[in-house]
Amino acid sequence: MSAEDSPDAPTPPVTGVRANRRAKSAPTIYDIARLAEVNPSTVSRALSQPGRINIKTEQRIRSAAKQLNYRLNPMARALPTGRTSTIGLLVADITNPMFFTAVRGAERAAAERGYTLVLAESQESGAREAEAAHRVLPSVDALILVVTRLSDEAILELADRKPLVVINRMIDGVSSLVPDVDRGIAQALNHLAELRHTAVAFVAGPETSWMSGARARSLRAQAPGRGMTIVEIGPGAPTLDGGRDALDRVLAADVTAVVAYNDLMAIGLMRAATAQGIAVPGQLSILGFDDIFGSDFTSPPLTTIRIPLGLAGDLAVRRALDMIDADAADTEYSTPDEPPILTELVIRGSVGPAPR
Amino acid sequence: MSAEDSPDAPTPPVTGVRANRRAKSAPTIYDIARLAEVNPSTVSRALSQPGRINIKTEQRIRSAAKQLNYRLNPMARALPTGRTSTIGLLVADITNPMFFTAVRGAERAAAERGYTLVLAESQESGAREAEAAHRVLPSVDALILVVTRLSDEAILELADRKPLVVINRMIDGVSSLVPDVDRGIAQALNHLAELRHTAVAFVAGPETSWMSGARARSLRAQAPGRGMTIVEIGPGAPTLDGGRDALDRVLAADVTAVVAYNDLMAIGLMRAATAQGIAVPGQLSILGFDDIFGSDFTSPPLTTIRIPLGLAGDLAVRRALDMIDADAADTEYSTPDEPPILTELVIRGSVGPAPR
DNA sequence: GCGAGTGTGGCAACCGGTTGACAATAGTTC
DNA sequence: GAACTATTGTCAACCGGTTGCCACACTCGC
Repeated sequence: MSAEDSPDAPTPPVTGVRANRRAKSAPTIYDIARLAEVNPSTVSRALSQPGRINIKTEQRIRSAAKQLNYRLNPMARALPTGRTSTIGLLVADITNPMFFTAVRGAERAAAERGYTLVLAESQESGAREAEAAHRVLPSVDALILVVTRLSDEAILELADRKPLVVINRMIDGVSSLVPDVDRGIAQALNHLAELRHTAVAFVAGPETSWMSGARARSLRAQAPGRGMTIVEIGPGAPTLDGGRDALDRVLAADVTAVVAYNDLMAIGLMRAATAQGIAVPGQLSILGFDDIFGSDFTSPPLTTIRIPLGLAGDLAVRRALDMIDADAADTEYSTPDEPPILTELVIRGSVGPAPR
Repeated sequence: MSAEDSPDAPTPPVTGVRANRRAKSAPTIYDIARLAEVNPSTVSRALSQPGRINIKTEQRIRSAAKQLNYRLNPMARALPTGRTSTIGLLVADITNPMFFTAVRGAERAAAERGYTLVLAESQESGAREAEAAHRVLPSVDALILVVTRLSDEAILELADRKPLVVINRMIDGVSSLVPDVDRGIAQALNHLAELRHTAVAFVAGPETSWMSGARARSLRAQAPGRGMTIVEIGPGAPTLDGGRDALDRVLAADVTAVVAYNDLMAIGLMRAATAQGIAVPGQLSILGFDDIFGSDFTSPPLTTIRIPLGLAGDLAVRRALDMIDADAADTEYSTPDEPPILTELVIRGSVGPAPR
């Protein structure tokens, strides 16, 4: 307490920022208890189990809490209960705009239920991602992998420890949130087919990207039925540069249209092509995935398959919270009926009729 | 539940996700202590104060820890020490690309020192921001306000409780990280002056944006000396829509050039102008601030004043960590010598000669 | 008037670390 | 060999909540 004096060091009036901050001792339930003249445990009950306590006592406690401007200490609660009211979010690359759409959805859903997001980036490295995952794991109630470069085994191991939801990757035994790949690819191919493209290249993303592989598989499966051939180019970095670097191989492949792994690559490719005097879509049609921020700024504006990642982020948090609840109630969690995550063809200007 | 649950059975293979997770009891220092045959407090010292313990004992403890795959429980440490190894990041709008540049810089600097970022969005609302700030405050070591809509008083109050760094706003008595406003405005005006613009509009951001006000003031101060007039339009939302909505008033103001509060507004305005058949930069020149992702995708590509926000995020974290250290050592924190955050004129295509 | 049932609130242990105080042991000096 | 210091490890209290268990007071039914 402050009333008691320091025996010999009279703590002189210190200037600067630090001094004020010393007044940081936040009020605790013990302070409330003293003020409301009850036992601390009663305060705890009044605040966290409404109804357990006599309504009059509860109100007395609540007003004391308000008077002291009491804030519960999350860490103190977390220690005995394990509940941290926190969800960890792991992303491979913060600067990919597709990611923040997901984060926004997740943030909203989390804040709505009083949860806070803990963020970690792995910079496209599996090792750093594993490290980050283990760093945040003890202090979160659940983990969401937005774009992961981890191996299936590593993910399963994490899922053993905490509720875990994966976006954009399908793993057996793990709650996965994946847009309908085949439908998206079908939308892409149908659009290209209508415009009479038959020779199509797929510019792949990183090898460790499950989604890139899934799209490649779906393309190979669906192209023949439409009389189309698929040339796979890659793997490459899922960035503007990665797209740009693929141009030579695209040109060498003698195709009239390109499906890029994501919008970033599509835009990189498109800009490289334009810079070389190749007309888009006159000589080369380009189609992306995601519909990221800025994809309608390009010229021509990018035709793309929109992935509703905000929805995915939102759903991921809801699932995570449900899993947390199921854990707490010691009941089985089962994936709820949810609307599927449906892709949508956004026709803009980067895909045109095949040159003849 | 299908599993037989005889108490001594060697945990039969139970189906379902929950069952596995029950094995979540993480090893503690008590487990290590038992294995290494020392007292738990010795384990604590060995792990967190290398050298305090006999080197042989320490190594025995470390290998026991490794063997058990021990992870320190951050909450348990945080409770007595107050150190959470966590920095809170508050942003007004996650979907503004300028923000994630800053986050990336912050994330890197934080991860480097073993710190984790806690993220909260306030959706451009001061009230929600205050709420979010108080929610995360107890569980972070420091707070960084990337783009804040809080009042000065609210910020000062937060700064009293925890180390706090503000980006893009100058507040007396608070560690502020602000790019050189006057220099940026000078760069903008010089560029416009060279192209013989004399009537310029400033499309302002939100009223609560300190930076918008600062730019407006600097414009008013610097324009006359260059023989220019400034019309201020706004305030408006710092978004694509906000920029679009300003078009009518820009046209009514009879100017040849526009300086927008940020790139988002600049792009929104430019697209609205183009849609109305107004040539950019033929009839109207547009200049933005930030150099966000995508600002070079537009047609014409956006001329803008680049703010190195990645650097700002990085510096903010470093400062925050230094303040935390200073607090721990009970020493005075003083702002270090840092390179100033210098803006840079990025000339692209949205500013041209004034029509005559 | 008595026992059972219910509502209320206190006691104390616990979560997993940290740390000041101190005891035990080892090492040094005279 | 005694006195003294340095090193090493132990004990126990503490951080701020949560919760099982229990005591007490009161109501109700018979």
